[in-house]
Amino acid sequence: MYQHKTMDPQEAARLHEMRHTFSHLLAAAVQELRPEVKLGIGPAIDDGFYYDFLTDQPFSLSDLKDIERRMRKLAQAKHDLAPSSMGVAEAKALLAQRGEVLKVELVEDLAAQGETEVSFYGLGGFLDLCKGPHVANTKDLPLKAFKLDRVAGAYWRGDEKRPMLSRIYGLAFLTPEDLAAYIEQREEAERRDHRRLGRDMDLFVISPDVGKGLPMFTEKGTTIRRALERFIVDEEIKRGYLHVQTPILGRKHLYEISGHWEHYQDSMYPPINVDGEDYVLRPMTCPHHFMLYAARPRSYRELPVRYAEISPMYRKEKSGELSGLIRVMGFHLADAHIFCKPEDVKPVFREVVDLIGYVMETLGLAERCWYRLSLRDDHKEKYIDAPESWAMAERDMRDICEEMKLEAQVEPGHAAFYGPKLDVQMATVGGREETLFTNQIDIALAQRFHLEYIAEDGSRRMPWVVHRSSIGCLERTIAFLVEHYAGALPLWLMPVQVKVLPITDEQTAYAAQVKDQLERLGLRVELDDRKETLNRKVREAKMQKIPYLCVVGQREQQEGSVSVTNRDTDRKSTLPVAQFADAVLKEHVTRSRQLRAAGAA
RNA sequence: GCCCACGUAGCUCAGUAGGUAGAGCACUUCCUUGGUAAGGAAGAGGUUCAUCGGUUCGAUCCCGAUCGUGGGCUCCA
Repeated sequence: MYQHKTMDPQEAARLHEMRHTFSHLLAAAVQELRPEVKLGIGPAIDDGFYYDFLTDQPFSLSDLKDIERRMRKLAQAKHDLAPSSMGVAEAKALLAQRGEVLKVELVEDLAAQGETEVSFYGLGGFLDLCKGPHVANTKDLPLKAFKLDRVAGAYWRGDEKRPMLSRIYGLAFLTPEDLAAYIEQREEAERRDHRRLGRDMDLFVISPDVGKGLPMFTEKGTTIRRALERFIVDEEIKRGYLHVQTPILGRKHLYEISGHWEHYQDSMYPPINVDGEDYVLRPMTCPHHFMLYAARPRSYRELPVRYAEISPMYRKEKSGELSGLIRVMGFHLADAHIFCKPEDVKPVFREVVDLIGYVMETLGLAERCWYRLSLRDDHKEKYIDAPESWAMAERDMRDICEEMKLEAQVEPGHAAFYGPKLDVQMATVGGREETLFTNQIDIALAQRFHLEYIAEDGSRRMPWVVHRSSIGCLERTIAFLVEHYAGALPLWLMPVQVKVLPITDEQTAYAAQVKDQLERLGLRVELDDRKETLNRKVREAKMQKIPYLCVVGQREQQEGSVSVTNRDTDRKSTLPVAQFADAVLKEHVTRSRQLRAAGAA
């Protein structure tokens, strides 16, 4: 979403202070207007600030105007942001006397961390527990560069078991121009949103009658999907993967063995009972692949075994979490499980990282993605209890990141219950971070399924398992591609690659022949022989982001040529049909991201 | 699931201080045979304003519930 101009650290710090002060100003205004409201927390964020309030009557959008007016009035009174500090006991007493129950809790936590003194900032009659820093005086706030933005509910301390607070978000920048630019950028992002483009480009449909979170692909969307599937399946086979097919239902028992039933049940559909046996829609493919592996004895000679599948799977989501193609309940993951000797796990994982690197490069997403190393956190109960294996797997992953020079963000608390993950992250146009691909070292499941192989010395040993997705889940990957390219996908992914536009119906037959010639090569071509003006046909084709437009009139027909317009450069050139066909075909099969077949830059 | 907002023709949106709905684009028909981003004219299109209840002489507009969508929170591929 909003990309900061490169800002020198001083300026960035000043902006941060301002935003933080704005959040105090917001809280002060709110408490003047509604004294019964209690304070949560109010930090600066990427595009401004927010403040959380405890109240029986959550704020609504219509409240923002009054609050904003009060903020401006308060700021114009030129209050100093006066710091002070006091002992923990005194602070608690003061806050308790003001009824600030949430702030009391914060002080107690600080005390538990060993703090003996806490700091406050005043703003007129308003006083807030806060470590600062702030601008010196409210007159230093750029009142024309801020705006209250929206309201939302947010659980106290991010815990859904605790009360829901009412959060007010505000935007704040150094200058009014920055604010306007940000708002403009947000509108531009809306135009790139895959949900909007998906409809405009006729890629997918979500029908309430089919069910929310259950997208359907049109023929055009399916074409994109098929291109991705063919690409990844071919690539995986080249790299030694064995493509298999397993069912989307499985006995509940299977997931009890794997531990998913215990650890992951909230995300699974309730069992379907058939003749007294419980079946579940699979949320993951691992147990199925494990059973394939376990179906016969395995020798160390055949390891690593790499089972891959484009797996349909179903995960139950809370309704508020669904979003277009990015968060759905039914999706298709390019999944694989690699069974290897424990001592081979590093080379195997390196090979996985190499594959996803290649995929990102091919899709043109490499610049937009970053790695996240997802480890355990202190809430150990979420994870399989095997401290030594965890330590080993986490160390292996760190080593690999280092060796392969991946600058991964380390994030405790995001690991799978059975092992650490190396995720590839990307941001939607709306600025929300999502996982595109995920790869895991599994320290637990092989044991639960009693997987083994026979080693050189004849002993039975347990393999390690690497879970990985090469091109992620197709729904989400398509959404990111559409947003990244604003609909103008690389040629090999475009549902319609070439459009032939006859100028008059004299050329319809010739145009059909051109179309045929291109289609015989496996290209996706449409003929627009409607009785419309050329201008109109060109306009519509441009809006559909068709990579190449072939205009054919009398001249082209006579010389057996096409007059081609390049989507990306908007340049035109006239060339023999065969020559154009060869050039496009080459770009298609090489999955080129540049259109060079005609009118190259 | 929770908080806030929204739900009017295929799309983008008007509208009525409550008296049984309108525009542009798309669509259909006719005219135009046009050389690179909207040729012209006419017409049709809403079981009447997501659904179901309630208030009212009367509701698209007020209230409630449900469903769906969007933005947050939590969760997550």
